[in-house]
Amino acid sequence: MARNRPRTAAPSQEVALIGRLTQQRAIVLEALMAVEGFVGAQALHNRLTGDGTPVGLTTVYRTLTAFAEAGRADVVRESNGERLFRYRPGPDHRHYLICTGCGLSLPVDSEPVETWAEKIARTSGFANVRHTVELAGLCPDCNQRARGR
Amino acid sequence: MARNRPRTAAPSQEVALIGRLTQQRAIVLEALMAVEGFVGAQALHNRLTGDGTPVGLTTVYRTLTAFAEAGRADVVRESNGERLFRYRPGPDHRHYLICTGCGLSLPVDSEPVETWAEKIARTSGFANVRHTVELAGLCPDCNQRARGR
DNA sequence: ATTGATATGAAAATCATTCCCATCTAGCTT
DNA sequence: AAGCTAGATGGGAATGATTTTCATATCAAT
Repeated sequence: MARNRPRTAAPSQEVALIGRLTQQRAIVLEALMAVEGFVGAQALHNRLTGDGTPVGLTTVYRTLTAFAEAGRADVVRESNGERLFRYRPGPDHRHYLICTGCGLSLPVDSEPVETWAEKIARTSGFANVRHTVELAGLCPDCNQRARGR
Repeated sequence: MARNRPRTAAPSQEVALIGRLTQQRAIVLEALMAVEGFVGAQALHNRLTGDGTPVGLTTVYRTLTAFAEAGRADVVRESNGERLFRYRPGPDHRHYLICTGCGLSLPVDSEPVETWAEKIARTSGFANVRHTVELAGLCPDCNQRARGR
């Protein structure tokens, strides 16, 4: 058991990018890929524990962090300081519009921002300029729900 | 003692924006205004304590948070999750290029981003869209210093 | 001066995240 | 197939920023 072909992609291949292929990493990865929007490490850990697939919280953190560093996950920061992760199939740099209600994320065309950031980087004299762009709001559904009370 | 006229502006007037005018708030505010770039609450607290103007850490946090909420301070998030504050004289929405070495902040022309963000907000169907844009890098000075080792 | 709403601050509580370290295991090597 | 070891795991303790608690102090209106 445990050789069913995954529906979306092969976690094993992805895991290989960050080191040794272990069961835990595959589990965390699969869970991350199954999530629609952004998730926190703790939430993911809870989900796994609830699903009867216990993985250490530490491992979840390590795996997610490693994946983000490998450029296979996007990271954003909640207003409370929590880090949220999202699996990124492609290697391209992207920005999202995130729903603060449900975590749903919508990739947005960030080309204008990229060029703008590059220009700033070039003209400022600063070295190693990186940028963070986050758009957040209430998606139509959550907005509806919020208005209904 | 403690009735010297501040060099830059009148903290008292600013403080009035967030509630009662107290000595502590004036002190925190004055300290914040005296700082060039962004500062963390703890750093500001240390500075004050060192200066022989002890103010409770709690109060520093409360004051800075209140000020940020009142729109008189900008807030950014460090990679470690720490919040950094910066006094903002005007009420206008601004974005900065921040030096990760020394905290120096350079206001940048963010007009392109604003229009971009507005467009996204309009076309997405999301409500209450807000955006966070952070540019960070090493300022020429810090870069020099970093290279010299 | 009296007074009641606010503000203060030391210590304790939270909370996400990281560290420690004894124990396991993937993936060779023999 | 058994042995080996660098790399991985995970429970619990540690960290570090921020918040809460609550008894005390202070503003500012009366």
